[in-house]
Amino acid sequence: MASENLLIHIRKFVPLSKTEEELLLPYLKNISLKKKEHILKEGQICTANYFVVKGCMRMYFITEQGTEQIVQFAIDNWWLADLMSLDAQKPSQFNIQAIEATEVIALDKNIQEELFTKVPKMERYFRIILQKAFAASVMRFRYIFTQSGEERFHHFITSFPDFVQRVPQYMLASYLGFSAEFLSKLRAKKNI
Amino acid sequence: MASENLLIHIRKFVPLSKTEEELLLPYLKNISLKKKEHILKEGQICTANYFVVKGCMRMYFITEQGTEQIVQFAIDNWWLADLMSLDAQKPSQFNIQAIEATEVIALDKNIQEELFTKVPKMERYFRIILQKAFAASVMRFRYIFTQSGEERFHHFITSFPDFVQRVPQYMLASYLGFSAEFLSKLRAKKNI
DNA sequence: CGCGACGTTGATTTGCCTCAACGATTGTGG
DNA sequence: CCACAATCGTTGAGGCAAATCAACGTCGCG
Repeated sequence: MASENLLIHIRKFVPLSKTEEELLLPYLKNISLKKKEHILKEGQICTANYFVVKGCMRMYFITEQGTEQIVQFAIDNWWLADLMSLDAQKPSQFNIQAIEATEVIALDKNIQEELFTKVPKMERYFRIILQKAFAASVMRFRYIFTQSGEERFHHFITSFPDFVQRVPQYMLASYLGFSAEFLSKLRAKKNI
Repeated sequence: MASENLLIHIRKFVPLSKTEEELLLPYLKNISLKKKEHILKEGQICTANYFVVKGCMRMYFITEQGTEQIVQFAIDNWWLADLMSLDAQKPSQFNIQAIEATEVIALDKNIQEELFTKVPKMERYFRIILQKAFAASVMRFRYIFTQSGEERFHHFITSFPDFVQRVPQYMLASYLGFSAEFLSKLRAKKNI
């Protein structure tokens, strides 16, 4: 069952009683996405927070030059949403798309408040998750500002060796902030 | 009174009762920092979350080449901390320093848990703050990846015109991800 | 099979860095 | 209160990392 994966993840950060778990379950909605299917498109309002049970997703936007720019990936046990749009309920500036066939659990914004009052530990859970996500993004700034493209690539493949196999190279290049051609040349140089 | 500023800020996001406010106050510690004074240095463990009541701070680190790289600023009504170090209680990879004379309120980590159980609304407050901070950092990635140095500079000075006066140019350049010389040339070109 | 998606390779260009030298301003100790 | 040192900003020359553009190979899939 998909929601069991989420429960396992939550338990890593907050202890949930049996009754709290049962209170939580009705708030969750299972969604299956095909490869390349979108769950959010630019201009739409983001209505939910998405937990990836199994699969891989990306959040990206289209630049003025018409190219795709990826800002985030999410794989198993990661949350993903356009929090800006979700919070303000304004049109999103991003797209969220499944890279491979993906199962997600959606937690709708309009019932989230209710959940937090019924199960305050869920608010705590999200506080902790967000704190870690924000801390990670500070580290990402650190890498972007100080490492060359080559160093960033090397750092990424050693940190997430499994991940590299799952996404097309041009997406990885986009996420790391350089061109697909440049990544191809890096590979050639390093005989990877 | 310094803590009144914090209370005003909290009330923008969660309604606090009189008793809750009184419960909160003993957890806060006022600190005054002189210009250039550090409240966290690389290698130390970050023990608290800092709320800037009045003033301006920066979080930065020293690169391998020996230059400073700024990752975050904080002015009035912003929180600042190395959340990585704070969470894991491991030595920090960053420095936090007052750019001008600054008053901060510290919320110590080791009593934070206790506060959250006594006043759950504070956990909610931080969940909301972190969500906004994380959303903002996603937008910052967007700008970094798609805009040229010149565009980023222009975007920043129009978004935070007041802020530009308060920090030395070389710090602004560092935060925006380019060299101080480059910023100087931008200014010359634009007659600012 | 044929087309679209993905990756490669080379030639050329460019945005920004680095280094160095030089004003201008601020602040501090004698 | 002045002298001198930091600190901060400016300007120019030269260089490099990575982008852009274009053409071509290859694989998987409808």
